[in-house]
Amino acid sequence: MEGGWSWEQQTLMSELIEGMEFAKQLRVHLGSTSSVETSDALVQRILSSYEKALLILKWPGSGSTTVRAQQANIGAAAPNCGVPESPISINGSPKSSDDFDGGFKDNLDHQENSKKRKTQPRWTDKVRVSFESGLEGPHEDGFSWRKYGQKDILAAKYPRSYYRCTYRNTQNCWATKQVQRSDEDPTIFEVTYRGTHTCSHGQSTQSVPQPPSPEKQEKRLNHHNSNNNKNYQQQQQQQQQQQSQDILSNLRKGLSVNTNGLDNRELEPPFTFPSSSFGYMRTGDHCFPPSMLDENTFLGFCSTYTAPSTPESNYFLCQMNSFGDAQGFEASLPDLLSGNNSSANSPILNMDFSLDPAEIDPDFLL
DNA sequence: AGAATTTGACCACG
DNA sequence: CGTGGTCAAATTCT
Repeated sequence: MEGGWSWEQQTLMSELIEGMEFAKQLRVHLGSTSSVETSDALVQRILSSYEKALLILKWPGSGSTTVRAQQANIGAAAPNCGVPESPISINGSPKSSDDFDGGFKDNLDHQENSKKRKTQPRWTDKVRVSFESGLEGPHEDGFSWRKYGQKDILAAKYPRSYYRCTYRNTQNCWATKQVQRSDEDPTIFEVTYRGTHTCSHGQSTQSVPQPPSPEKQEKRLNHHNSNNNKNYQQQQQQQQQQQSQDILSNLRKGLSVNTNGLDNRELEPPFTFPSSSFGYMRTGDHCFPPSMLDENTFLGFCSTYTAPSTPESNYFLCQMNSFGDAQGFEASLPDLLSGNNSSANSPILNMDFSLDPAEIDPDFLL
């Protein structure tokens, strides 16, 4: 299947093919009576594919074995990863691009017990959380995380939470993530991932992890605020807690969420609706207001945790959820290849130019 | 009782 | 030296 292509080439081609495919779908949808959310989702997916492709072209260490190994791990060998596998910040968040370069070679450093992790490959996702739909806090990303710290950040209203993989010790998995609520929009959580999962507890083989439930988190925060911002945070959190609880109770009554498609191992009542409440924003400039997100569709994509080869809508949304997820990736690639091989093939592979992701205007793709 | 979280302290980096 | 990231003991949860 690979014909000796490098990982970059394969991924690049796949991304471009995907982008093309989604563009076609979008065209069809736009031509018909499509729903707004479908169109938006398609656009989002297209953008993502192209951005990834472009970033791959820009990949600084594409000649390095170390990097390649890491990439392989990221893009192909970790099909279960619910985290965005790419160490590239696809959303163009400044914080992720700056220390991206020196990242991989430091990957081992942190395993040698530095109290402050050196620069690591990291990338940020933004997760919109809607109180109207009930979920709060870090979304399900398919992995088990253990919180190991929380810190008030100077310029931020909200503290930053630090999570590491639950299986750090048992499986030597050094993936971590940071979750920070956006100042400007408290319904948005910026999730910064660092390192890739080496554990075998990806989303498809492992029960959906359970980040602290919204209520729990808020309660705890109220009890244990540290240092500055205390009053502000308490106000905010109490407010939010109130909102959440109202909504939650409504949801419990009326929203008996479709957990049949989900792994419903251990899902606690307040968390039986993980899919319906957040928009997943992968590019900094594109977001889906929750109102535009169809609840049922999200339920569908949530279920694709365990059903990668679902009908197209689900597949698509699965991709949205697990950015760069090799599940949907792999499922779709053969089809795409079989049908559209010729048009997406050659020119790209010979490209030899440099593109700075920062130069990519997200709008130019539109 | 074991697992997970909280939180103050420690430490590296800029 | 200030800030952010991590550690680890204490605490809370399941």
